[in-house]
Amino acid sequence: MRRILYVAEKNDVAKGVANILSAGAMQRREGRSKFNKIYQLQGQFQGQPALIAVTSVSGHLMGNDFSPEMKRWESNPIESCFDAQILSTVPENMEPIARTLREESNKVDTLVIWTDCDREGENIGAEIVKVCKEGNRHIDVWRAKFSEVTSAAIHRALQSLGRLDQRIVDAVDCRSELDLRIGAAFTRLQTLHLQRRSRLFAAGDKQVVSYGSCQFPTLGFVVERYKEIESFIAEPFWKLVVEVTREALKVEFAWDRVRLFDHDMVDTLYDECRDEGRGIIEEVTKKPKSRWRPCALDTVELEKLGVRKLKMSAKEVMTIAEKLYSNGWISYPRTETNKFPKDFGLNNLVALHNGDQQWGAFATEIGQRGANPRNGNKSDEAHPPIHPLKHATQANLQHQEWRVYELVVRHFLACCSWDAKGQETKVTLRVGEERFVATGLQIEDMGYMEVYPYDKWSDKQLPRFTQGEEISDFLLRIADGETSPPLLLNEADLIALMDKHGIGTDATHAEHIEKIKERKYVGVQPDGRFLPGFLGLALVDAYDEMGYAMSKPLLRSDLEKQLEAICRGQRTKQDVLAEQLAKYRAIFVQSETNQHLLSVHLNREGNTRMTWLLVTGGGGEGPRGGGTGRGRGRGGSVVAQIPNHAAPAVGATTRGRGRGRGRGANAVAGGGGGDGGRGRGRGRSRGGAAGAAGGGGAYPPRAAPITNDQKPCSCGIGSSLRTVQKDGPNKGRQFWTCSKQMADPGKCNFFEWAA
DNA sequence: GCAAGGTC
Repeated sequence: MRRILYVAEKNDVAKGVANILSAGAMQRREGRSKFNKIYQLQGQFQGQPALIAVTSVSGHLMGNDFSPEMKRWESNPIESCFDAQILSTVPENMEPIARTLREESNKVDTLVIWTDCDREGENIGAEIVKVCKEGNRHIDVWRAKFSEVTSAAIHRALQSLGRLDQRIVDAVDCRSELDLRIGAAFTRLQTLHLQRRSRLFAAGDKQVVSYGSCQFPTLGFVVERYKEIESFIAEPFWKLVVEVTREALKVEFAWDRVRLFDHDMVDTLYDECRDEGRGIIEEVTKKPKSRWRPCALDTVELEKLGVRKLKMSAKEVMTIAEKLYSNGWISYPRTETNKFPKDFGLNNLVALHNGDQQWGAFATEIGQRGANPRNGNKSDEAHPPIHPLKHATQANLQHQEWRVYELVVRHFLACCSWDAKGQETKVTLRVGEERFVATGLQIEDMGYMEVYPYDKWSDKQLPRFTQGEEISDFLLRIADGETSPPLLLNEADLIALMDKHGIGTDATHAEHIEKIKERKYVGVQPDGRFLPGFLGLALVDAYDEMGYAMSKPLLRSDLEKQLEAICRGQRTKQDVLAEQLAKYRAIFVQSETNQHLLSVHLNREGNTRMTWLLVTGGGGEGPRGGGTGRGRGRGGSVVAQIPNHAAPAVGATTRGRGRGRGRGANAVAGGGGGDGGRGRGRGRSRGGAAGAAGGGGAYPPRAAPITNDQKPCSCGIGSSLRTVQKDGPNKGRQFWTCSKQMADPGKCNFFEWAA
């Protein structure tokens, strides 16, 4: 009888494939690796009876690294990272798996690769082939293509076996080699330079200042948002608000112009409305509104929900999800797929929950109506959306595990159910030429929200109004506010940005975020938002100043395009490798010449009190003060945060009072305090203490020990005093900026309002 | 002591 070896990317898939092909009658054998079993079965292969062994690897079987003599940083020119030999070897922890493969290959004449059908899977397949050929040089290799471990998909794959696609294998090799060479070169450059040249590194400090094609853009997003906030210029706005009280309900009508930035204009319109004295209900409309149930769950969405709704870190969510997966509670949590295949058997999966105390009744109702999933349009052709596999109760799981499991179940049931439905009432009031609108909502069917507490949709009562009704007892006032800067990024925002720009994969974004925290490029505020640290800012600024977009997502997404071209056969691996290496080598050589900018920026970013973020620090991670204080000290009454898109003003002021724009005092140090706080925060800290003090571990503010008559800019050239010329609320104000000409590409971003 | 990608 023919003997065949099947190898999957992970044990779970090997088991699934064997199970399907043997109708549950396979035998399990131990291999050399205790995590990767061998499943033995009798079946058919290409029309002949065959003895089939199904086993697996655990992801990549081989790793790339430089040869041992390159390990000594000091004794090799850093530039040699660009052309030194790279060895591809089976690391020690994978050796047991490799032994199994060699031994099993020796017993068979044919190998079928059952790795995931994505780029990495193809490459892992090639690694498996390499190792298997060590055991059997003549082994015949086939590739199975399947998108899920179901009977239909597995049998289809067997009917249409192909060969490994060398182009895809090449693309991954190319990516891997570039990441290593470029990562190592810049990491060594930065680390050695800063260890030698920055007083912010204590003697003997071994902190690594790494560069990576994913970690840098991730850092870049954090810094970019921080700078957006820093350079944000608030503009005051005004708007008219009408209040009507009916049936003991106070209704606020919002202006259809939303808001205006011209006070005089609002004054004029206010006068016109006041003189009109009465309004008329111009229109009352009712229309059905629905809130869509959530889409089938992919990894990015799970991470975002975990961060936003469960207040966990993405890393934590994924660790727990993996544990739930390996214990059989939920399906594979790393997937880019957000649509269920047609014949997925959703009703059975839903029915598992019919007996649950909390959501059993809802599951039963889905069963009666028939599961009707809301699908997205993404598929990785490898895994289905994340869904529960077994029913669990709170007693089966630990606290955090339960919360993630519950989220997965509720999301799944919600996805399979139906939309929430309601009626929206919209009342339009006209006063003179101005129109105001009030809306109300009656929920008629909570739909998926019955089982999904993570979404809120609440009734908003409106008293009855009839078309043509005259309203004379209304209150008219002017509300004011200020546009406000965006918030710092939280982890969910960051993951969304990474996903959008193709930085990392669903399996790795959480790791890249951990990395930039570990490297002390960024810190986390108590509210979970990311603030760049001095080191992170210095790195971004230094490369920006050199003119290299190292922290921008473009370099990485460009590489991604090249890799796709390799997969399509439009370019060769050698071609892309040579081109990319030449490009980065040129940047590297320039950076070596300009490396002083790294320490210049870093030393400017901090004074000696600020080293904690770089080294070991003052305990705990706290926010850095300065620049992001969001308290608003203003003349007149206080208006709470008004988002850019103009929510109704809270505690709005009445007309005619003076509007002080009292900016707060200078930045005040957070918990760390001390003389670190003596300068002005470079940002526009307004009103009171800047930043949320994080206790003893608060970030010190970025103190700029400078006086008004001599402010160095970020590039050290010195700044000059200029006046805003552009029409707008800030026309005529003076500010400090880099002395270079506007058109000079080397001009830095330094900006500060003059006192 | 460097990367990013798999997965346990």
